[in-house]
Amino acid sequence: MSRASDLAYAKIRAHLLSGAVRPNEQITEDQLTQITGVSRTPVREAVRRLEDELLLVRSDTKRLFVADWSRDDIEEMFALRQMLECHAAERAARRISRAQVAELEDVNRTLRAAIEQPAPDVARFLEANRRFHDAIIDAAHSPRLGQMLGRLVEAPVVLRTARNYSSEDLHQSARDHDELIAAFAARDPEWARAVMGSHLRRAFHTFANTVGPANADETPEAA
Amino acid sequence: MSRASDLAYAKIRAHLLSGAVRPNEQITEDQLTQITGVSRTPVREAVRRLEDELLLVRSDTKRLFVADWSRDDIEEMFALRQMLECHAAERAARRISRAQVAELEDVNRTLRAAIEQPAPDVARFLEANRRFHDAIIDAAHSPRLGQMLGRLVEAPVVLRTARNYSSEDLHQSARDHDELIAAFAARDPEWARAVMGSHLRRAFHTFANTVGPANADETPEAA
DNA sequence: CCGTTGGTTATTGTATACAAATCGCACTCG
DNA sequence: CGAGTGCGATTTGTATACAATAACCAACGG
Repeated sequence: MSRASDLAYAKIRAHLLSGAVRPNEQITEDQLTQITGVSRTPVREAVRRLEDELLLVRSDTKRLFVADWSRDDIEEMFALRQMLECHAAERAARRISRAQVAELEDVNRTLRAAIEQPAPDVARFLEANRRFHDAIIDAAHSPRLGQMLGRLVEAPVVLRTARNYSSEDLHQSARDHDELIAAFAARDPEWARAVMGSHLRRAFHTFANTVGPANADETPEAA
Repeated sequence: MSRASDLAYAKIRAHLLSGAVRPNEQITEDQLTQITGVSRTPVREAVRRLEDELLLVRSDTKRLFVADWSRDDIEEMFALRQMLECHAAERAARRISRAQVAELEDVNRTLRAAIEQPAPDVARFLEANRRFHDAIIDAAHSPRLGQMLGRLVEAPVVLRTARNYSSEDLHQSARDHDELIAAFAARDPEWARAVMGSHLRRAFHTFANTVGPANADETPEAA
């Protein structure tokens, strides 16, 4: 969007991710004008976006609160992301151009460069990873799909304040990407979907292990 | 949302659906204040929602235009809706309560009442149909899924200005709903997903036939 | 004749003042 | 002591004025 409301969005988001505020804590638009340095109009614009992404929620009487993400919420989000992104991969496999495949290769080279060193640069990895997935969505040629995924992808990052990826996780991601590229080059939708599915499912478990164990009431005994 | 911006949303939406404006036509926020009778602030709020639903689009320089929906757009939307709503049906089958099944039965009775008469009441049918699908999304217990589908479902209605459903279409829908209810009562996720899939796929073809034939490059002759 | 540049108008973005709704709290009455 | 009730303070919603940006158009020079 526009300059001030973009700025407001970025600052509020950073503020929420910084951990300076706690879930279920009330936060007023006035406070946000002080944090962002812009007036309430662009703040409200930014707040609306953050409400869409469910980082902020409103009470029944329109008061604003910091969202509280339950484990169920996170699982739901990953499930939706997997469904949508598998669809995107399948669709992309049918429509991707040679140039776009080349771009994916290029991005994954960048990604590898970020992790193939003594101290992996996680920030650069995440950036390259994002670009890789964005490129796939782009190749899928489905603007609504892109819009939906955009709302979904960035949100779980909220909780992962400690970015404790193992080196093995990072390299496995790079290998997954290689296989995705192979599936795209072969224009094989089924293959692309399957690889994307396992890629994201693994990501979910990696993430879930960092945030805490599963709920007790989901144990599969006597089923 | 709030009173004025809700009013603005409803009025602008009705204005767009009325056919008084044409696709790709520019429309300014000022014009919308005149149409809605409220100031630009709530108008902009409403416009943002309509942009989300892709009934309005902005040019690269932020000017506002009436969206133009291509056949590809519509197919994409139906594909996404099918994917999401099948997921919802599957999820609902695992989680639905007896009371919610009873509610579905009740809603489908209302739906039947609307069509089992000499002159089917299409408006009442559509309303009951919407409530039926909403109830399923509710039972799926996935707020983000509901949010996404909300953006999707109402949009194609735009084009169907002439509501030419055949009586057979309407009755087939009611039968589909019966089978969905059976799948829910049996708590069979696979069944629910399959029924929902065929239900929506048929709806797509019914809709596609009213709006126009498929693109020439998709004709299956000589296959 | 075409492209460029300058200024003018139209349109969107932001700030701010004010209105409406909601909350918290002290107070009253049972 | 507890439930309601009214009022001041807080918070969100709306209107409006002004600022910034983009489109339009006409005059100019090549």
